Amino acid sequence: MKDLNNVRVRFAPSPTGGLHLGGVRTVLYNYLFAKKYNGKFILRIEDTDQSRFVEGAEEYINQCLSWCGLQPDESPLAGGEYGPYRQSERKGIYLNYAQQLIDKGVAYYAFDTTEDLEKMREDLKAEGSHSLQYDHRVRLKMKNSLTLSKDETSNLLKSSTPHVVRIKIDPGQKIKFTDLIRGEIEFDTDNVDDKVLLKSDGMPTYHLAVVVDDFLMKISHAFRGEEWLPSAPVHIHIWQHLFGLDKMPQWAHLPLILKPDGNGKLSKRDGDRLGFPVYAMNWTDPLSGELTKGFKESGFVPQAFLNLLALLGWNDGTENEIFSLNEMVEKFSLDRVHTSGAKFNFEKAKWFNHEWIKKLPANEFSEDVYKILEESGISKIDHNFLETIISLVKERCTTLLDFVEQASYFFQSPETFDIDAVKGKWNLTKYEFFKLLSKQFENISEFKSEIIEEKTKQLCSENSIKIGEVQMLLRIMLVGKKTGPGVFIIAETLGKSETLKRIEKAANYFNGLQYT
RNA sequence: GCCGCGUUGGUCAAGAGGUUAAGACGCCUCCCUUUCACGGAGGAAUCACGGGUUCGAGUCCCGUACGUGGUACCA
Repeated sequence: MKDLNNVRVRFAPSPTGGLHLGGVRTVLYNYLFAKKYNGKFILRIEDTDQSRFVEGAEEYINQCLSWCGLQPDESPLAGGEYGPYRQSERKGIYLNYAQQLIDKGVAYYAFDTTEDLEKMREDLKAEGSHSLQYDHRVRLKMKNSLTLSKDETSNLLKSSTPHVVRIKIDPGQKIKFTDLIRGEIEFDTDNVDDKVLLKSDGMPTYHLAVVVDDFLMKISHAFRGEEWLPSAPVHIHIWQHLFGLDKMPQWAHLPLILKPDGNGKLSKRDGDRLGFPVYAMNWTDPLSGELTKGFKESGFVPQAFLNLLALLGWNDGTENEIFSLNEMVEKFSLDRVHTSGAKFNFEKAKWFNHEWIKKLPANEFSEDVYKILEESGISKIDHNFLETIISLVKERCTTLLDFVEQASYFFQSPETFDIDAVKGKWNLTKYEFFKLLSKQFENISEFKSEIIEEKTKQLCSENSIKIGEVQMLLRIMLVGKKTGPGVFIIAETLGKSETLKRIEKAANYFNGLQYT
């Protein structure tokens, strides 16, 4: 392992839309690694493809990281001594390094048009070739500085003929490296193609930019998804010729997060199709206006979101599955990150959220619940009262959205009653009983659950009525349905006058039904 | 097609040659509770296949199958 005293890692997203949960996991692993070794976590925006620019996407990424509590130490927003942190603002830098590679004979100009490339692939296909790549097999048949004379090349360049710069990878060599997660990995350069380094618009491709910026930003460890593994030999080759392999960060290719059912990488489409979020936060596409759901808006707490992501590909080797961010920083280690992809399981994700809602004190998320209740039409909520309610019902809530169902009866008298639960239990005797019970309640000076319960039980035994039936009826009166914490606690929380009001209202309603 | 990576219950997974192959989610049964949850006790369910190596293989090697990623002037 490299020097762990100067750990610098980066998350390098392309701002083209919503932030996928796999992206957040990459952020998380970066963050955990950086914090574990007192290093720096950097956010670098890889916006080299101008055709894919999406309004608001970068700002959205910032918001997601902020919600998750994974703040970068250096970023376009926070600044830092290795800026700018937006690749579009570093355009000039790459040109220079591309030139160096050309001068060393490791890269070359290519003037092929899109049509030329299409024709090349068609020809290769017709020949029955295994490979349709622009590589050592075909480059000498193409229009580039290897096939043209020096003069021809410089004339084309002088006349501003559209061109790209390609890396030149010769066959017959092995490119090896040690992946921190997978161990030794070897590629044969026979199968590696001459990737474009500099596009015709002067912007670098990922392949050049990632190497140059990782070097200039002194990145020590580079984490990225497994989908990058096949292009690793290109990057290593560039490293070798530009900066030297000893300066290269150590690579760690993270396993993919897969669809729960069929095959393939988890995509936002799968979320839409199967009814769960894939993005961290809601994302609205500025062009189509299409909204894609996020974990935040689906009622997840960030602690749970991070926790479930961390466990999708890592565990600490014990039976513990619940980790706070600090605990993860402490326990995280790359050699316990898995090599194989994991199918995403939303049921388990919800379990993590439920665990965290139970674990967290009410004030940690009461503001979010406040807003959710407000949106459901319950307004002017007292904050202290809300926290009491949250503590009372949170073990029944899998997501923050469930608080609407589980808590609203504390704020508004039930409009409907579970008739089936009352059926067969309500009659004239019960009606009389509840009249008596209300009188008893009236006389309680301190309206506490123990006292309410005691009085109720006492009255039950005096009238030879089963306490259970009364509890059920009282619950329906106060709540409207068969749910919630202990009924006497509900009464206490509601307060005496509200309790009495609800009893009276419900009793009258029950009387109106034919089975009185 | 070619190249890379992977493969322990339905899912997440522990396991680093000798285990009755942990645990979690989900599912089922029961207890608690005249509610819903929480909690508790049980249950069903797994080493892709074939060859080696070895006294012994889920663990090491090879092959096959399957999965997955890449194969763009996208990242």
